[in-house]
Amino acid sequence: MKSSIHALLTKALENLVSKGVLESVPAEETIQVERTRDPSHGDFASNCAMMLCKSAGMKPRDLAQQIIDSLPGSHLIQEVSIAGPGFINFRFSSSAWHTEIRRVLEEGVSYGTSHLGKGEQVLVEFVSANPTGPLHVGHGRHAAYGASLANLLEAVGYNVRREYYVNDAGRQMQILALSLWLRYLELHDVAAALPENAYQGEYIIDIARDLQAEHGDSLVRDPSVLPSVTDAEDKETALSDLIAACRELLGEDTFRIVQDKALDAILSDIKDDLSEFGVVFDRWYSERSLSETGAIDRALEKLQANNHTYIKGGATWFRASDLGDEKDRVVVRDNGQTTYFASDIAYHLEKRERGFEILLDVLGADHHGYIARVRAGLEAMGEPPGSLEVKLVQFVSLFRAGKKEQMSTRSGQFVTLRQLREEVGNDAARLIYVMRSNDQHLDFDLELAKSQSSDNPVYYIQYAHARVASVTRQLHEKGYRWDPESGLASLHALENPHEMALMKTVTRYPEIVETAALNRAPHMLVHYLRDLANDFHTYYNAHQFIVEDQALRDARIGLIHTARQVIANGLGLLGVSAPDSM
RNA sequence: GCGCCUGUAGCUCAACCGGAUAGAGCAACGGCCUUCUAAGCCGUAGGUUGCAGGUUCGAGUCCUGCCAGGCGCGCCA
Repeated sequence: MKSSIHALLTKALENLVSKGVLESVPAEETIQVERTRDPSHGDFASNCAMMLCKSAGMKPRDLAQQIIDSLPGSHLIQEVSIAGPGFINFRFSSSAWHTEIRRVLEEGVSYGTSHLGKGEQVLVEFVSANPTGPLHVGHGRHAAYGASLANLLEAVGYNVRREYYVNDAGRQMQILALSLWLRYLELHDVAAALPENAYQGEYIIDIARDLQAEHGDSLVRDPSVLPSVTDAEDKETALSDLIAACRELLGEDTFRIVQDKALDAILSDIKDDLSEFGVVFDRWYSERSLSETGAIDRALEKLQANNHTYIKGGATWFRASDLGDEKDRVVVRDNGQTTYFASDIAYHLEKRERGFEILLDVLGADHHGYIARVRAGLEAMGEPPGSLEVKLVQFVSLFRAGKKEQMSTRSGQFVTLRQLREEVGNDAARLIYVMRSNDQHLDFDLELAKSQSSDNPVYYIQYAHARVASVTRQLHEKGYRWDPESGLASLHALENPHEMALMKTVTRYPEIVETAALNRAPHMLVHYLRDLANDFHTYYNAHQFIVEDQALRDARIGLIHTARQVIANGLGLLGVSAPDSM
């Protein structure tokens, strides 16, 4: 609908150029068309006369008049007028709305999709939580946001892949392995203190039981030779010493067995969790594989070849400060080991090598410092820095009965995503997670999410969908049958304000999907669906749909079917179900 | 100290690339069930968009400086 106005305006401006009134047709972005906020201003408005008046050397209202005079005729438009400082207001004819309503019914589940993205390849990387424990409620927001965003991008014609970067290398994994082994010793009544900075979570005991079932007591060693962490001043160093001693005691192969056991158990738990949450990934990308495939070496070679590295203190540094980062970064430590950062830029290089044009990372707000350095890394390796786009997701605060819950993975005191899902349900969780802008802190209220009332937007929207389904059932019980063609032919009968409002809101859907996708803002879709549900509920209360008059009845049922369709499509993009009864 | 994010109604938040009279929900108050699900609808009330300047036809939105809150600044991952 909006695009047809856009096309008409472009035509008008071209006409003015050929008449010599304007010098050239302006860039597409400067021709703005918006839905009006106030119905008295018509349906759509453009500010282009005000934008162009200066270069044309005319008063805005005069230019607006010229533009209007140059508009090609269209059956869509009922009225065009100039308002305020120079807005051009368009009012659609009712047949324009009816045509769009027909489209909704014809296109069904694909209504709202478009080819805006032109098949451009996008890699959305999200969640990517360390596989050191179950996902907690914060990860849930990342999952819901990333999945909805990926769906939106796909809907507007991007070629989207979803990826989870698995941090299966490095120190955290070793701490995890150590924690598991110590828990395993506990099961065999071998006394060994679990350091406070190791992983304390109960879930590790469960994994230890599995380990015990698979290996019996064959992994038991005498821990008395191990150094103590508790008495140490520097607990992190002491923990590293303990890990080193443990590896020596067990041997590398056995230590690896323990580590892989922990990784496999936790990763498969994460996969199940996300899949139950309706969040699926095309690929689980192993950090470890980066060194195995030589991706890290390739990245380092590119940095060196482009003269972006230097040696200092035995380590290899990346000259990131030359490319917008605040300081230089180590890529190879003095002990020869590559850093996490080296893996990271290697991973992003590898994404580019696979042909992705947009690398869209969904990260926690605490990772903002890392954007500049990865971007610098891409640039140094000869990739466009703008190909990396990062969306930061702010923290989630969980409230239970007005009390804020504290979360910490290492201490093991946190509410897991699974617990949350079991308590409030997947639908409520998915929707509440994305109803706020990603760069806004989210207060997740468990009582609200569970409440079956209007303060809960999940039920409000789903209820609208269920009501339409219920009307359809009632229709059949009363012996009627809905004839879509008759309904479409009778749309002119729908002229009361509630019907016009609903029609206009329903047909706004494609525009919403587009702006939500381009702004990476699923919350816009949530707000829209709430508005749509509101228009439907209002209509429902004001008018009877199942009436004697067949033409009117078919038209009304047709209209509410479009509302149902759009709600189902929208909720589908958000990973929320659209039930037929509640 | 430097950097990123946030500040809008009593509370939680919207406001599409700078547009016309800043909008919803909750909470408060008052109405609507003999009629397709009241998990709903309608109405009333609620604002100097943190503060001070600036840019322009027009600023919650952009720029500068303050104030307040969150987060980040490792040869950790």
